[in-house]
Amino acid sequence: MGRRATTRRIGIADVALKAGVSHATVSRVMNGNFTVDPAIAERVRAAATELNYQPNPVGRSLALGKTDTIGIVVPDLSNPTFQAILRGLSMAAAQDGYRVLIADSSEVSSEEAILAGEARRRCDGLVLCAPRMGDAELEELAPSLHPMVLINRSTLDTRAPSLMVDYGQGIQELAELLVGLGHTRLAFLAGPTRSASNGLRLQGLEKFKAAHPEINLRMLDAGSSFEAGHQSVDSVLASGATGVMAFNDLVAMGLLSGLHERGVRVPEDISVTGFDDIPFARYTTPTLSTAAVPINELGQQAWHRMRDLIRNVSPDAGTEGPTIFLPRLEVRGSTGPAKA
Amino acid sequence: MGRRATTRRIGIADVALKAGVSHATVSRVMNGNFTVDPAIAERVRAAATELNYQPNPVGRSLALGKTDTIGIVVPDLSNPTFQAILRGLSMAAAQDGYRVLIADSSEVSSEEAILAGEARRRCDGLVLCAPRMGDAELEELAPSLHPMVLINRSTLDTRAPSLMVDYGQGIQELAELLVGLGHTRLAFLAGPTRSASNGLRLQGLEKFKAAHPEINLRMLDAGSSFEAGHQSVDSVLASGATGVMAFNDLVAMGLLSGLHERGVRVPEDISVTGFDDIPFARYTTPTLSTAAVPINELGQQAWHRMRDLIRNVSPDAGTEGPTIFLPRLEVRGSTGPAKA
DNA sequence: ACGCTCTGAGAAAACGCTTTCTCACTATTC
DNA sequence: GAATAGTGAGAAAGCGTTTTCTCAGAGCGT
Repeated sequence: MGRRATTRRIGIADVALKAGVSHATVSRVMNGNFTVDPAIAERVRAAATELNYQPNPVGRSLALGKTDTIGIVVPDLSNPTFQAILRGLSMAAAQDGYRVLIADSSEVSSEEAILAGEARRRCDGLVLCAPRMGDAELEELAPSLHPMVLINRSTLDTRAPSLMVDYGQGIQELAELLVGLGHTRLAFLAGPTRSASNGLRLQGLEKFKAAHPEINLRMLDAGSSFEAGHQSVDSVLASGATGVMAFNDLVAMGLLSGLHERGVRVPEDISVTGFDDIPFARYTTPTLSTAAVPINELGQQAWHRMRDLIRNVSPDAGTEGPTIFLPRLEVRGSTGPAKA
Repeated sequence: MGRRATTRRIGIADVALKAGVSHATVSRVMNGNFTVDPAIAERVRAAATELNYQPNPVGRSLALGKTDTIGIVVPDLSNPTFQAILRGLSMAAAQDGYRVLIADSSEVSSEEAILAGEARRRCDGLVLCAPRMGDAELEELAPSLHPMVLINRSTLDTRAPSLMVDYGQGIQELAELLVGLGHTRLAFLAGPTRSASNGLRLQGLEKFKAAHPEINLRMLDAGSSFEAGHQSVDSVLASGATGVMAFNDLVAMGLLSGLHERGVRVPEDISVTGFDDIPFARYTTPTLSTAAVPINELGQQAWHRMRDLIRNVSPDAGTEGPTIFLPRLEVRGSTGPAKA
């Protein structure tokens, strides 16, 4: 049992021995239980500091039934959006003394369930970030993951708060922006098929089409990366569109770069929009018009929901349904009037 | 003791009961101990799957004395460099079944020691990433953190592997590049004072100065962010330099953006270099010449060192001193010949 | 048929902590 | 001065595993 007898770490027993009291009393002192004689408490504290005693968190976790850790499952840690969510979550959780454990599914949706379950068991709760798994699987998994907070997905399990960005609304506003500038031939560079947020964008664009039958809107497959945008230059030019909405900022930046290489001027010849408003968006040339997702707030909110879940055994009702975050239009230099 | 009687999770005892065997036997079966009768093993496995039993990792950790988790302390998770290291570390560790716990010190160097200690206690090892604390403090802390891997710092504790990037060499190569292009008036946009890597760059530049007394090199304070670069435009222009080396890619991009706003052409009027080769560097306009730090490899290496540390009680000597990573020059569009 | 080894599984200890239970002792009260 | 309440701290029982210890019973040789 246990590890072999390396230089054993200092434990509660050592402190107890040194202070001439029992384990229990040491524990009481360490946890600020005031039913201890001040003199003895002082003796214990002295012994503790002298031995530089630090309680073993694993032992504590087992006894307390909590780990002060939450897990997050992301599809791809190299994606700036998930990095930002992770950061917001981590900072907010740290404020309350919680740490974050990472699980990256590398976009392999079949791994997500195992990964999520494993992470959940190690932690007090789980943030499931834009899971790629199917609805059925998510529905089946959800109950076993509680407490869980979902990002960009929802479930019938009413206990699981859901934070969603209204990509449909955002993309419509971008389309309207372009139409307002006089563009009549638009194109959308679609993201990964498995991405639920891509689906929301497509739904939004369907509404847009219905409202603007006069506008020509082409759907082009791209992806979610720089490279995807860069490689889409040909299909964009071939489409004859003068207003192009990219799946996200990365794709838009790739496109910007590709267009620049071809000598196509932005926004004079073609207007380009992104989505997300990643930090770099305001520093491209031209600066990128985009729909800003309040991503830091998202991570922070995720923690606050999680905290409520962990603290209240019975959640204080009132927050029914998913919380919707509305993207905010950020009009910059990459969009301009259509050519006369 | 323990948590209150919520719907108690399924434990080893339940499986044992259902299979009509003892805890011990269930444990043996779950851990592939072959001293169990195949028939009984099968019965146990059946019970386990039927109850959907999953061992509690906290209990396991306590018994085994390991958590299958490593910690990483970073000064600022919003920095792309640290994000990339985190990612490389996380991916590599995941391959071996380890997870990563995050601790962000928010650049508050006084918090680092506590944060590091706390993280270390929860994990089987710690990666200390570019710590901002002083040398003395680091030296004092190091032994208590073992097993630990250091990034961009080193310590006298020979047990702690150290992965370092030779920023001094990299910045010299960039300076040489500019000199080779005919630039004689250079400027360096310095990073945060506390940053050790900034110090290494300054040392490299001192060597450069010694080797090239004919070159005029100005040091300008900037910082490590976009904004820092953006705000340095005035001082750069005032310096009269035609070749500017930024502390890192972010600063360079900020500068690029600011110069563009001023109508200064890059590289015709001024050449700009970055450092790091973050993913965005190849997509700026013009594309950014920089010194590429093999950042993914760094995270991965950090894990491999950690793994060796965790596995071998006595490290297989041979890897003496820090591992040095040499930046690789990435010449792109932001550097060009000095004006005639 | 007796004793021997060997196999397999249960009992129990250990991991390091928290918390309940229990009780000795002191301080109060009539 | 004895019964009562109150206080503080030790003993011990958990938390959920793994692993050692132990022993019943099977198989084998003589």
